[in-house]
Amino acid sequence: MNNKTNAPTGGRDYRETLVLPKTDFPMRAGLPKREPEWIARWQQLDIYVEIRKNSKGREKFSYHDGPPYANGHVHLGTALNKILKDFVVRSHQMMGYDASFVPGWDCHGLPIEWKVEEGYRKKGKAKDDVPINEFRAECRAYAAHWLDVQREEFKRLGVFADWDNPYTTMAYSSEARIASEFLKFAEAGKLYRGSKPVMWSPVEQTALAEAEVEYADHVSTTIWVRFAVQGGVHDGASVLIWTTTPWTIPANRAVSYSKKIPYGLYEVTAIDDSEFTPWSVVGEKLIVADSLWDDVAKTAKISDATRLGDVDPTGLICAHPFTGEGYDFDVPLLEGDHVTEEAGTGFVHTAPGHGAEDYDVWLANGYRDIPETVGPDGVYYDHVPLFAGLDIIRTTGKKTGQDGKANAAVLAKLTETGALLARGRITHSYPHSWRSKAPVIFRNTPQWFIPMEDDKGAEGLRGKALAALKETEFFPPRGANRIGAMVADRPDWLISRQRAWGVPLTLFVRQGTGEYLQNREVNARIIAAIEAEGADAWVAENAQERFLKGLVDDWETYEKITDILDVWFDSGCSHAFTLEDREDQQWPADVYLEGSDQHRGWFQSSLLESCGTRGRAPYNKVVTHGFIMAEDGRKMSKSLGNTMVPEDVARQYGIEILRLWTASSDYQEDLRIGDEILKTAADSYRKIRNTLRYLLGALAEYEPGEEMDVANLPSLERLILHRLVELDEQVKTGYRNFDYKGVFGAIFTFCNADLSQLFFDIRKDSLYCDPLNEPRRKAALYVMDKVFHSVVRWLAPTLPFTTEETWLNRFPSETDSVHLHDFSKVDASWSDPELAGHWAAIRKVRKVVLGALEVERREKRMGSSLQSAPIVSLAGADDLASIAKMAEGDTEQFFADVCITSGMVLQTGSGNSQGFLLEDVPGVSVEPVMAEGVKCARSWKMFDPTTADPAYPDITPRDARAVIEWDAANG
RNA sequence: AGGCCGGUAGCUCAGCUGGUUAGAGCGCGCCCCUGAUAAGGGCGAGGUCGGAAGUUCAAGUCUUCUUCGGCCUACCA
Repeated sequence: MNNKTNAPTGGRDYRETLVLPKTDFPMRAGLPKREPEWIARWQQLDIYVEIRKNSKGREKFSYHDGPPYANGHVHLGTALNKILKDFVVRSHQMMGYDASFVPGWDCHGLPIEWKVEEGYRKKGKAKDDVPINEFRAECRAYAAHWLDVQREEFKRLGVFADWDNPYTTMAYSSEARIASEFLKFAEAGKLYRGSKPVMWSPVEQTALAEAEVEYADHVSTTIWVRFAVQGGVHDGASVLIWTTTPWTIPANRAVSYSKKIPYGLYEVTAIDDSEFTPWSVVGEKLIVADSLWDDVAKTAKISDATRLGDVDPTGLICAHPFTGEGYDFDVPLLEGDHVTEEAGTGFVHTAPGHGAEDYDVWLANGYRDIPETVGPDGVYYDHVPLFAGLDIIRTTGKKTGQDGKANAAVLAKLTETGALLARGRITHSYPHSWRSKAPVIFRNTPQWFIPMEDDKGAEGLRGKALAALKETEFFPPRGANRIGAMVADRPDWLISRQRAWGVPLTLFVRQGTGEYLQNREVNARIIAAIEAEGADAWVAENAQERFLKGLVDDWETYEKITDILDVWFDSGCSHAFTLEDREDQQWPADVYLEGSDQHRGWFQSSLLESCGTRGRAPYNKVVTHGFIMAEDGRKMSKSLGNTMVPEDVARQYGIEILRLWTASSDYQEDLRIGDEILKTAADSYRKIRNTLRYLLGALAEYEPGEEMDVANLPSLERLILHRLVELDEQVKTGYRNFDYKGVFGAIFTFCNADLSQLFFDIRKDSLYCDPLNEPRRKAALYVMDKVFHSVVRWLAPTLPFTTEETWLNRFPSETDSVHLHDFSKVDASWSDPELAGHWAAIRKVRKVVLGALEVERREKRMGSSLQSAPIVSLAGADDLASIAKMAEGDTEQFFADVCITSGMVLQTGSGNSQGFLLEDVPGVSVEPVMAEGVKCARSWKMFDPTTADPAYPDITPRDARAVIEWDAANG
């Protein structure tokens, strides 16, 4: 070891004469505690409003917030969503736009109804006993409560938005606008009434959602029924179906089959008559799936049969079992994916009014009319032949929920006509109403639809929507595919719901005809009333008289529709009542950003609504993010015990870590999160924080003066400025393309590779030891100041807390904020690719030098690199030329500084056999020679003592100048 | 079950239209520094690119199959 210095024993301690980093910016952030303080400060500054004021006159960047549902706490998924939106808005704001963020909430809908109803049930009250507008008022209060909760939780995420003036779908103005958007469809005639089977409880006479039913065992009567084939080669044979709901036979209109199932034609040759007389007869021909024949035969007591051949059911036409008695229509065979070989006969009895799949198959084959057979009370309508007035399920009395008269009557009739092959009973899981516990039925109910197509083909809504998607840019691009396929395939838009909490379909229908009133004056009245009183104005008792009387002569012949709009229609109108109706907004939006599930949701409903009313999408770009999963890559769920909530993260790590994690992850895929992952993010955070801290420490007493002539700066400083230009491009492109990990990665790499490892490390000597006004030192500080402004502001959209702390640490102020500034201007003329090329060569050679020194360390021959003065042999001329070109003054001295050694010998040639080589850096050989001379007591560099200032024999002449300067200043 | 998508080192990510020994940062191990110090610098160990088959002179990159996972297919939002 060579540690002797030139200092006499007891020599001066020069430490105080150094300019060491000076900052009170703590290394540890204490985020969980500090973050709420920053939020309080921003609130006090009213910073969102302040930013808006400062942005007057700028070009608007139109971001439109997708509304979360006002129910429950914010979870990590919602947090990710809002944080990404915050990135979008903040980055565009700082790129020079006026980027507002109007947060929204979706307030209507079933889940809120449930919760309110649940409250009733706890108090022993029934929903039906409460006047509807009273019930709606409670829903409104419930939504308002959760909106407040979520608003506070969102604020805690550091999101800047107009929290005091959000949009909500339940605001009167929104409800009025939703109704008026709906009426646009009505006025244009782009609305029709159809019907669709839904789960229906005859006891409560109401539609039920999946979540409102509970499954319980139920004993059903099962029947095997023959459908006689009409004409063709199989005339006289029967297609056999099986069903657990005999009462749906009167509604039968088709039989479904599958192309994947092999069917056979069987002739019964013997029957088993041991117990009672079966309904099967010898000689009859049955068409059944081959795989199920044995089961069928057993059930029907068929002891022997002959398979006559294959059957392709395509195109077969059957007769209804009750043909000749009011059921005189063809029953076609239809192909359907839902048909399986799991149970039954391989054929599915299809009643389009009583099953979702039945309905789909029926429509898919071009049929439009859905027979209506059962009324709201679960009783056959009067027009149903043979069975009018019979009930499916008993709705009153002790036997409520048990079979009514329908099943038995149908069974009897099937027996009478000879269509019944067999019957049985089955216990299976069946949906029941969670209120009455009675079984529910599928029943088609009148519904309102917006058609996807009209007579004019491409002019239809589907055509417009598909065309609009072509004009939309998707991030990631695959989103276009996904929503495109959905729009291309989707059925007509069903917009009516038999619910209470929502915006009503403000439609009057002429009794008995289904024809709806199209009257602009009436509509204007309705909209004005909702604007003033909310949608309750429609729901109230007197609506019909109030809106029609005086404008429509025969107003009493119209009835009010009591359905509400699908909540997707509500949020699909948000562009109208937010982007169009608010002063601070602009239609269309530049960006919509939501989870990928919204391809079917908000992206689509907004698209359809806007295309239907305005002919184009309400957005130019659509950004989607994936879903949050637990660390093991599985969905978070309470049952798996792998959940994590934003509050946990805020308390343990700080929201800033969650934001950094968001910025460094590929949010377009599904994201994993957990403690290990957040720890990684926390490590990255520390690295960034220390870089900022070092800048603050170095710049503590730096007063930005006049601009320097960049051409005269040392090449290292010019390299860093060049990198700033590169970064500027990367960062802005990244922010424009919503590529946050690209932005963060670039900045992070810059902090590590360019600043910490190179710039700061090399310039430490100059910053600490040079006389204050040494040009080299001033140049370094000048560039560090530029770096500070660039990096801090580039990071501001992602790390708003830490950048604010950094900013105010350097520029203390009661009113300023980094978030009131734009990205720092980077001078494009700093770009110097040629210089960067030379520096790439220098760094390559440097790497070999560092490698050589490492060997010495390992051998304990050396500690600090300043103890060495290596001999570097360069085989090629290019590397040496690069070093010489980048050097200011002495080339060897320059390269010694770069390698942080006390001396350096540069020579051409391949060096001697002792030289250290790196495989991937050919032509560079390094001899790690120890430096001569003595160790400077101040800068710790080895130097030739004969060159020392006699007054300061123990330090280098440069250090002597600095000490003289310091002594003069500090007496 | 169908539609769409994904699986590259312990972690987060690069790897463009197929082309030299698959990269970076963090973490980990070791070393140095002790004037960024619960910091800074350096070196190093980690990957059969989910698995299988195929196309090709050549595949992480193309095709097929398979496995695991996610979203969607609700009068849920």
